[in-house]
Amino acid sequence: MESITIKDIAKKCGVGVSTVSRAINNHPDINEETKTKIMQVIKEYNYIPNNSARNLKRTESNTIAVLIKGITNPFFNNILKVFESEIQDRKYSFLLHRVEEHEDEIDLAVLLAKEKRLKGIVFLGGYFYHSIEKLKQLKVPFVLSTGGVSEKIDQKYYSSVMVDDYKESYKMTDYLCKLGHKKIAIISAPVDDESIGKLRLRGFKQALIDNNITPNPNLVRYQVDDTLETFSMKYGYEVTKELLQTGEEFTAIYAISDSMAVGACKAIFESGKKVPDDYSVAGFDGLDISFYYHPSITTIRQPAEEMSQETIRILFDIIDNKVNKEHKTFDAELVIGQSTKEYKRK
Amino acid sequence: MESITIKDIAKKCGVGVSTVSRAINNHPDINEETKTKIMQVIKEYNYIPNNSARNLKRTESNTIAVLIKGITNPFFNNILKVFESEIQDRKYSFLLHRVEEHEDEIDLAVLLAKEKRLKGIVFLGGYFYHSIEKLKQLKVPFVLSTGGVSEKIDQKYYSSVMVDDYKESYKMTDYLCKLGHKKIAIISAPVDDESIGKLRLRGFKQALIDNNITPNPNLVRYQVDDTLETFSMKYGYEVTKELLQTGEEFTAIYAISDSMAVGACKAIFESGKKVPDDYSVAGFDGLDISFYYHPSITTIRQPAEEMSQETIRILFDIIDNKVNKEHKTFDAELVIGQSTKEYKRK
DNA sequence: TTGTACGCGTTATCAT
DNA sequence: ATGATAACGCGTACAA
Repeated sequence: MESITIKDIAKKCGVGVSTVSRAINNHPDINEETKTKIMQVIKEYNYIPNNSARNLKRTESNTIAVLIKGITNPFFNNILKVFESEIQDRKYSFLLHRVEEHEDEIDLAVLLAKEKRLKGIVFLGGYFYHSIEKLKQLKVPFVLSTGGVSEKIDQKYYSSVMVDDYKESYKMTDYLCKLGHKKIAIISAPVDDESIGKLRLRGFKQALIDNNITPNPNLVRYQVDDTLETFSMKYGYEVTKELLQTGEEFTAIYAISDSMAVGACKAIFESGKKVPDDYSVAGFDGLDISFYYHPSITTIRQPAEEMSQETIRILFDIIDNKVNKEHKTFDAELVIGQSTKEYKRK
Repeated sequence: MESITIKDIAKKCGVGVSTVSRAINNHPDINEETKTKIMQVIKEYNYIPNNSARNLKRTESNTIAVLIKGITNPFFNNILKVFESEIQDRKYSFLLHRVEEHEDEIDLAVLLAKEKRLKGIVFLGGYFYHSIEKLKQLKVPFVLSTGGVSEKIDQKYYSSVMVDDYKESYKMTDYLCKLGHKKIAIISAPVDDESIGKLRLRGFKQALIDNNITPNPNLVRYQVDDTLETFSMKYGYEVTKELLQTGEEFTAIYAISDSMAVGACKAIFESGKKVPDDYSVAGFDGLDISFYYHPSITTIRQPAEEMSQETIRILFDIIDNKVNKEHKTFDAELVIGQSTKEYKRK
């Protein structure tokens, strides 16, 4: 482990450590000649400063961390790209960190904030249900982006950028009703899901009621098997296969994610039926696949790009003390594909 | 920033810092009573140890880092899960770090190795073309998993787990030829791609030749527009649209990734043609979507799970000094879907 | 412009 | 079992 340190470089160059430090950090008070010489020696010996030591000493760092729960979610792909470019445009560095399924994101955030001297944090995905007390531990500016938040948490304790899952889910369901569908199945998250799954389910039910349809509990479907990743294609596939086997009648399926909608289509095709002729299928999120699937899938497109930009804008407004907390709700767009069609009584 | 430190906790508890340190790190030489008391105070004051200081002082850490280039690639989803569980099964911790598109992964690896006292590293994706000299800088055990490696690098300088992209690509092309297709288009990576794209293209050409078909340059398609992400659905879609417009005749398309195959299908459907009736379409990778797409897509399924397990096995064998370097090539499986069919002269 | 010396928060060593 | 203290590698105030 005889790693080379700043002292070694200083010795080789016949200068003091502070001079080397100045060279590394582009400090102004240094002779150009000695600087270039030092940099050359650094290259030669492949010296790499120890980040732990730097972070320990440094008082600040101009880095923004994005903490993401569910890194496998393709919905986050574009969002991350926008985050990255927006953050780098502001001359900050961008740190992506995965949050494990049952990990406490606040604990992780506090830890990282200390370790990396973070300037700000974006929480992406997941579900916030922490106590106020816990939230207060996090002294670094942060914004919740496209995730769920418990209604119990007072909005004054956090900032957020989201869509109204209840409203958008209502919108989709209402669209299906207006197409003439009366027996609409929903592929939902497991019952214990307290997050967006619950909100989307609620919007679904309310839309049915407002269209004079009594929600049929047998058409509210979800998986109990928790080895199956929620929102995945397989989840939608298995749930739909099961639904078809029950023999319960329905004319449309609304899956609360596009991936699940794709799985649902597969199950329908496998049973020898067609989309949208036999069953209409709708999704949610506006993933690329909803466009490229055949038939293209009717979905709710979240304006991911604008939302990401707004997230960063708010974060920096907080950092710059222009605002304290801010909440922004975006309207999502009903994108009508080929997977849904009018229902006509046969 | 008056963050609470180990000294503060020691003071509150009326003990020395070393005792607190022992409590935190489950050191054996400590009285259970004092330990529980200390832990209680820690909870009370929400003390969180500073990771930078810990890493600085610690001599080792039992963590494995996975450095991933192209985190948006859905092919990595399952792989990461296997990595995580395999690593945790061995009581090591798992650190996921993204490598930016044009970032040097070796530099990053050396940096992280120092900072986090890494025990081992897995490189996932990307393309290795570094100089031997550079490779030697990395003193920590590492394995290259499912990425490309320049043929110029002597195998004795690294370990790897991959499929033979040339061979598998040959396999797929040969299959299409045996179905009777003679005019086969390939959706390939941009010409400057030196990695797996090149190998897959080479296998394609050789298979044609071995089937007595002269490769038609007009049927080797790729995008020049580098804003388009290679291997993406959009890439496949745009390239196929363009191909259809040229009027060049063909009966099958082989896209060197499943995502591009999906895009190709979309373009074909949009033009009023059908898969596989008018055109056969084949992909590569064996992503979930190849199964769930309609029609399901004929593909080459890489045994991602076994490959991931093997990657970790080799890595730990190196760590435990059982081997020095090791290379393992897996056979991939031709999965025949509904997107390809026999070609019969009309 | 440059060098010396201290301290960041923690763990490891050595006493006690 | 516990406490004092050195050291990890670096940045920076201060002196030169």
